Parts: sequence; C-alpha cells; structure tokens
Amino acid sequence: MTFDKSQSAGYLANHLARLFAQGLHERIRPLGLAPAQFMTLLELWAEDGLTQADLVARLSVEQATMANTLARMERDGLIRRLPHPDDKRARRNWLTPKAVDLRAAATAAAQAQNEAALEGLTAGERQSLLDLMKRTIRAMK
Amino acid sequence: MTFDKSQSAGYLANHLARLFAQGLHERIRPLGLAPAQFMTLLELWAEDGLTQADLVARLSVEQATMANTLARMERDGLIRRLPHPDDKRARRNWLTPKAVDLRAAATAAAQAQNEAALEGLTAGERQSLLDLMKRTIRAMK
DNA sequence: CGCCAATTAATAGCGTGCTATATAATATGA
DNA sequence: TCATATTATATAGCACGCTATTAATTGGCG
Repeated sequence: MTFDKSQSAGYLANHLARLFAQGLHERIRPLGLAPAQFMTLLELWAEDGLTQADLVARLSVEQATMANTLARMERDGLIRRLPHPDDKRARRNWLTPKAVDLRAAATAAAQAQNEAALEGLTAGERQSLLDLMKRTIRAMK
Repeated sequence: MTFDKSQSAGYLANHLARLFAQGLHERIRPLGLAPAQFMTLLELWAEDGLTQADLVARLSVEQATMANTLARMERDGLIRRLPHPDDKRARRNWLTPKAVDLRAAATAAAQAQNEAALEGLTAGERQSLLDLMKRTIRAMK
C-alpha cells in the first residue's frame, strides 16, 4: 500500500477541480460561456481593455492557453481585439455589449456553484479550506 | 466587487489542480508517463486486468476519457488489452513488464510532489485540507 | 425463443491546459 | 546607429477532460 489516492492531495485536487469545472460549465452553458471564458471575463469586467500579457499575469495561465481562449471569445462575440495604440505587437481586448450584459447572471451562477460545493461546511471550515488551498498554491508556484 | 476570485473555492481548486498536475508531469515525464496514465496505473498496480468500465468506476472519469487514456497507454507500451473471456464486448487491461517496473519510481515522484506542495503545512493542517477537499467532493458528486 | 433494454467500448467534436517554436516589434547598450 | 536581447502574440502538437453518438453484445422477460 505505497500510495493511497484518497489520501493524496494531488489526486483530490484534481477530482475537486473537475467537479467544480463541470458544475460551473453546466450553469453557464445556457449563457453561451465556458469556464475559461468566465475566468477571463472576470478580469475584463474589473478592467476592460487588458492585453493578452496582462491577462496571462493575472490568471496564471500560459500565454498560449490565453491566446486560444481569447480567440474563442472573439469567435463567440464576447470581445473585440483592437490594436494597441503604443505597441504594434500588442492588442487590447475589449468587452462587447453582450459580454458586459452577462456579468450578473454569470457571477450568480459561479456563486451558486461555490455555494453548492461548500454547503456542508461551516463558515470557519470554508475559510480554512480557502486558506489551506492558497498556501498550497503558494508553495508550488 | 461581486466576485473575488481569490476567495472563490472553484477558482482556487482549478489553480491548485493545475499546479499539482504540472509538477507531477515534470517529475514523471522522464519515466515516459503523463498524469492520467499514472492515475490509471495506480489502479492496475493494485489489481491487474481491470476492464475499462472498472477503471471508469474507480477513477470517476467519463468512459470516453478513459478510452482515450487507455489507447495512449497501449500506444506507449504500458498495457495490453486482451479480450475478456466471458464478454465479447469487453477487454481486460494488463500491465506490461515495463509498466510493472515503473511502480516504485512513479509513486516516489507523486509522493515527492505532494510533499513539495504541502511542505508549509503541519500534519494537522494537511489532514484538514484532505478532509475538507473530500467533503467538498462528496457534496458535488 | 425472440424482442428489448442495458451494458461495453469506440469515435467525433470541442474546451482548456501545457511545451516548444516562430515572427514581429520594441528596447537596450556598445 | 546597429546589433542584440526582450517582449507580445500566434501556431503546432499533444494530454486529458467533457458530451453525444454509434456499434456490438449481453441479459431479461414475456
């Protein structure tokens, strides 16, 4: 019994993340959104016109991953990518009115998913989980 | 400020799982393994000759996901898929000697990754994290 | 027995993550 | 200024997760 997956933080984190992603995806699919798009919209709702490099830094995904996500978002009419006035290499990413309008429904869906996941935990336990996950993330970063 | 991603369990779980997967992948890549292959090997090391349906049940992934993972494992010489004697629909998945031999090195790599992730946590905190993740998984399952 | 439902697996199509590489533009420094 | 390094983005190729569909076989039941 060298390795018990039900006692492995990595295994549990993988399973946990898959269940969160599935649940969120189901909830936001009716809005025409997918999880990575929602994550990206969160940043653009907070500050519109960010570059790809800005988003990479804020969301801690690789540049190539973000490039693909932004391409899908443009395809789906969520953003427009306009040339950066000061840097011909860069493009700034701007929300479409459609994407602006999705904010309330999408954040409500995400909150509902978090609530469903944490329903059996006390407020203290929820905070513990968040804190322990943050510390574990920091250790690997 | 309707949604703070650093206080969202779903966002943190996603980030945590990506860092675990990256770290594990780096460690087992020299062995010719990828994370889902390792997860599948864990089950086959415990009990060889399982069917695809058995593995789907034990690892909580979709059937199509497992079908693809097993195809890659066969391609990479980790398993052979032989007809089930009692059921012409099914195939039993058998470890190759190569896969048997990888057990010690691969489980050591996974344990090292878990240790690196949890290094800043006390034993009690580690157990809390595991327990809270398990309860959250159960709530979504 | 013969039909129908359930089961096992494969495949198509897509989203999201990664590494590695290429290209263009910009910044730096001799 | 010019060569070089750095930066911003795109693309290729792959792993792995999902849903939806299909094909073959098996099991049950009238």
